[in-house]
Amino acid sequence: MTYPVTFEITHVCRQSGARTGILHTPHGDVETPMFMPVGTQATVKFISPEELYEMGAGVVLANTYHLWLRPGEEVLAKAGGVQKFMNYKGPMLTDSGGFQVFSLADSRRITEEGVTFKNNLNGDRLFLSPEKSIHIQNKIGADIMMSFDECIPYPATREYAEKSMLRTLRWAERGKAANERPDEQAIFGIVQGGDNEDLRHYCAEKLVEMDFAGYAVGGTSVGEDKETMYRMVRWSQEKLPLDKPRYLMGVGAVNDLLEAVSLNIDMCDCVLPTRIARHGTLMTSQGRIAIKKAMYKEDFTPLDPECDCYTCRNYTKAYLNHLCRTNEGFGTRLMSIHNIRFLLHLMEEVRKAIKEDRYDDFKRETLARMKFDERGF
RNA sequence: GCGGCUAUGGUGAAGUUGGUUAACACACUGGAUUGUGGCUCCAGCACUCUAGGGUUCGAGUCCCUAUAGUCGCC
Repeated sequence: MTYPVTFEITHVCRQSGARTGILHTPHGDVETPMFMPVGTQATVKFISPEELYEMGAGVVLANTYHLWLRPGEEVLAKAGGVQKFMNYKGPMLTDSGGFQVFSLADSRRITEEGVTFKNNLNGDRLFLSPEKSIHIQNKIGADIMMSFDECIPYPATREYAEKSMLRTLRWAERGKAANERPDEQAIFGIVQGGDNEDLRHYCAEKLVEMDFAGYAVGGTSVGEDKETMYRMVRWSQEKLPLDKPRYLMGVGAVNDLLEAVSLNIDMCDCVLPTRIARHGTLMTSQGRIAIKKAMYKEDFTPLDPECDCYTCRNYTKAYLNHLCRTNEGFGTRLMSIHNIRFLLHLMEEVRKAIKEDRYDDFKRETLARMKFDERGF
């Protein structure tokens, strides 16, 4: 069937097989591969939605769990949806809340019906099911909704990974049937299965039978090593149709992004750039900069001479060093802007390289040039 | 000039009746950070208690002197 969010492949790199595309959404078209900034509480911390849009952010994430607790889905519905609420002009995507159930709620109980857990703010008993997650996401109103899944830890036994994946599949079906606004909001299914080739294949095949607007790779970035993650991504996408967008959840390190593109991933999101920025770590074309270090105290050069962001165009490392040491909010803001723009720019370069059929070269040269450590930042 | 009080790391300071490894905080120096915990987390950081001397098995803790601050009186 047709969905409100569709995907169009614009070029396949003759050197690498990586692809560029356009994601068509009710809130505009965006080019892929892309990096999506995370704005959990309907804000990418310290950056205005207008600035994000001007920076070329494309899709921005919000989070079902957090918005459900505050301000509540009804407030967002009354506001006319999250985009109107926060004044973001571009497309948005909501994570289903599944991840938060497992990352920050305590004493959870998973049953076939859904998950019972404690509100991390006040201890209230809460219940989230696939239907309820989609219902809330319908109220939030983002262009793309995510299926309610279980993100299992790594490592996990094969038995648990299988049991959980089969349940996630049933939840995907239930969530899909619960969509109250199928003409305005699309759902992406999430491939799980842990570190098991057959389970990843099976999960992907079953999701494809259900026919989603796009597919995500879940259960990664949960503490596994790089090789394991890349393997899980490869297995997950091997059974997916080429003409649907593929979203790798929770990835934002430079080497991971570049590898994901090689594996035909079209979309990635991550809190990494904004989180490390708040703690004074910056990603630059020259590598990583921990701006608090004494060596930057009198460094009156820009953070990244090759960067076109607001921060790099106007301020020096010495100033950022000072703002960071004095714990000034403006510094946090300037550093957040830089790291987000850095990744958006990186993906612009990625798309350019793919279109020029030199992505493998680009990837190799970029990794060598940026000198990040094995973590990729 | 006389009298009182105080002298512990970069800073503010804990240090019981003298008893092994000098509390804590901030700062500083490292490190962490991947479907969001903004102002976070972890680690390191005074071989030494203003300087000399003395008492004692043992002194940051007691005594003397010096020095420096500080308050009060001339």
